[in-house]
Amino acid sequence: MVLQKRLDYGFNGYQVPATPRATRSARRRGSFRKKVEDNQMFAFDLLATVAGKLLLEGEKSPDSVNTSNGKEQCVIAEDHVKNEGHAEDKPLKIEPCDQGNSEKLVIGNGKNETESFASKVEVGSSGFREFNDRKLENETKRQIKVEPIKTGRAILNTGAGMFGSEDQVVWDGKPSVLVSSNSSAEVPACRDNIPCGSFPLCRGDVKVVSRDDDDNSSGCTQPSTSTKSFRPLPRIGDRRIRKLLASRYWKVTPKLKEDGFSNVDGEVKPIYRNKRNCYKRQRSQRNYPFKKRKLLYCSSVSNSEGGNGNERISDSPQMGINGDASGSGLKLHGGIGTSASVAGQHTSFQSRDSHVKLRIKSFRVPELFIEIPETATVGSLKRTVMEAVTAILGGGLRVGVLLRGKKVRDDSKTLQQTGISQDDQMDALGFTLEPNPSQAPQALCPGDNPFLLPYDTPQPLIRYPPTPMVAHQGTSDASPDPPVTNLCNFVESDHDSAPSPDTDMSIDKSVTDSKALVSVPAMSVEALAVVPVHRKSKRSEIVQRRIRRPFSVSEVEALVQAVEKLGTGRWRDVKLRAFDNAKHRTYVDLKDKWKTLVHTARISPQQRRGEPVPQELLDRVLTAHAYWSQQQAKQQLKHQSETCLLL
DNA sequence: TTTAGGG
DNA sequence: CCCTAAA
Repeated sequence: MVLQKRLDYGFNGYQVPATPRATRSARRRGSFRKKVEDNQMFAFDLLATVAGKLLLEGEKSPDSVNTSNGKEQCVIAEDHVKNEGHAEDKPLKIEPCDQGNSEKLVIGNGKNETESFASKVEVGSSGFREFNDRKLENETKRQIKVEPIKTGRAILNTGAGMFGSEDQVVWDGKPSVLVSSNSSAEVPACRDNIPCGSFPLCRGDVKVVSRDDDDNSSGCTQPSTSTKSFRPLPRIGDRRIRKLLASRYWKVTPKLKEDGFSNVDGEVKPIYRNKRNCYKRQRSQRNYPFKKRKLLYCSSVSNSEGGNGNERISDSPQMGINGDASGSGLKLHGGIGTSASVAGQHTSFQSRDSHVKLRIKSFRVPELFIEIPETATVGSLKRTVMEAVTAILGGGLRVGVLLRGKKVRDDSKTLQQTGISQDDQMDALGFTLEPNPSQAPQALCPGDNPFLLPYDTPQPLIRYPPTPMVAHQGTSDASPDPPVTNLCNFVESDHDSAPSPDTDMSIDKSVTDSKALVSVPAMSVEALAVVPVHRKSKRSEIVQRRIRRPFSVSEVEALVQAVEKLGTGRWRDVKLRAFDNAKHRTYVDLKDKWKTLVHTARISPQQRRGEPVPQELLDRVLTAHAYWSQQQAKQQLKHQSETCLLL
């Protein structure tokens, strides 16, 4: 089968192009965000996409990823990885295997079955059965190479509880992916399609929390457009995915401090001085358009090679509304499935030539918690689920090996040395899918303040200024400013406000209070858009919309009161006066709300929707509106007459 | 950056 | 809510 699209990923980091700073205001308004995001894309999304396709075949709704021609194939591989002799470095590919069992996925290096364990693992995809049937029949060779993560540190672990259900996760991390083709600096398929694709977002239903904080972000920009020097490392981006009740943050951990990029002849090339930390796989890197998101910058974490199970993502207590200890933060592994059953399901035996053959029947996708309005369509439900799954898969995975429940961290050891090749050990062997450290956000440890770390990190590429979110993490400066003494001053905490002003990073309280929040990984959504298919969708779709936050009655009251006093043409003042502490309410929002209030007041009560606004308030709205409109008219007349007089 | 409006 | 032209 011919691979039409070949996407090579380097998961250890992507380059973050230098981006203009967005003003707070601009960010809040999203105008800036759009500009940036339209041109940027995480390669990571591609992976998610691919994964998504794999999982959700058969879903051909216009909104879903759709591969027009059945022969389209994606290869996510790390072909250019320098093989250091570690099995891990070998590219792995996952492909549908229709031999006998059409629902099989084969993860291997593409070589024949006699491959060594490291290079080949068969995975029975029983878990994906529902999704693959159709596709497998037609496409028996869809291949996906999953590059083994080598430099990454294991952030998460598959400790106990990783299978915990109800993992609520706040996933913050931008997968840093470098997309490049091994044969050329550019990946046509990817580059051309990413920016163009789009995925309809379910407004209100899909909540993606992403911040576009460009400060300090650095990276490579298009060669032709940037002459800036690049900072050391391609950094990881971050995506904040908020799951209901969730509260786990992943931090991205860039660890390549010594690395740097040199901009030579317009070509951006990574320079890795520190071999250990360097990600050798990245070669000719082209700046890849990616979406910029705000990163929660956490200094690199140490837990890289982490230990076992304990590295689970912190269930940040503070946030843990769910209290669920599954802590799985994305235990993707666990989460995404972990080895779970591997032990029991895999069978192995020694091949004649001393090769170990393993069979993993399936990786289980852990329970996902999704909340979606009952009015949502089945299609959107499917999409939501897929996105959630895709997000996890797309985050970049690495395989972990467990032997008798213990994680085998030393990749250099041979199977023989570790005892994996021994028959009697086979039952004790397990595999886990873990988030790729370099891409997946790091988990925050309880008490961990991501915002504090950045500054400690040497030459961080991206810094994230402290945000209100911190407050939710139980950290100090969280306390909101004391409410202003205005009559009607809205403090964010007042209602469902989110801690983060322009980022909607609402966490605990917000999430809890909200009625139906569907948290879906932003990336997954966009990932779909990346699919090289049709570019029907508009780019604008790619931009994440702010979360909808209906005004509460008390807010309306405050607004009305302010407008009564200030008029309808001074939204900034209104904002300052009555919503100064409600960071998520911009003056534009207030203006818009007023507009809708006026409209609401004019229509019959039967036609009104949402939380009913007391008639009394609506009456005041009309009164104030009439009054100020009149004033405005007078002003205009006055102005006009003055002008005439002058002339 | 704000306003003012259309989408 | 978003997006923008204007101011």
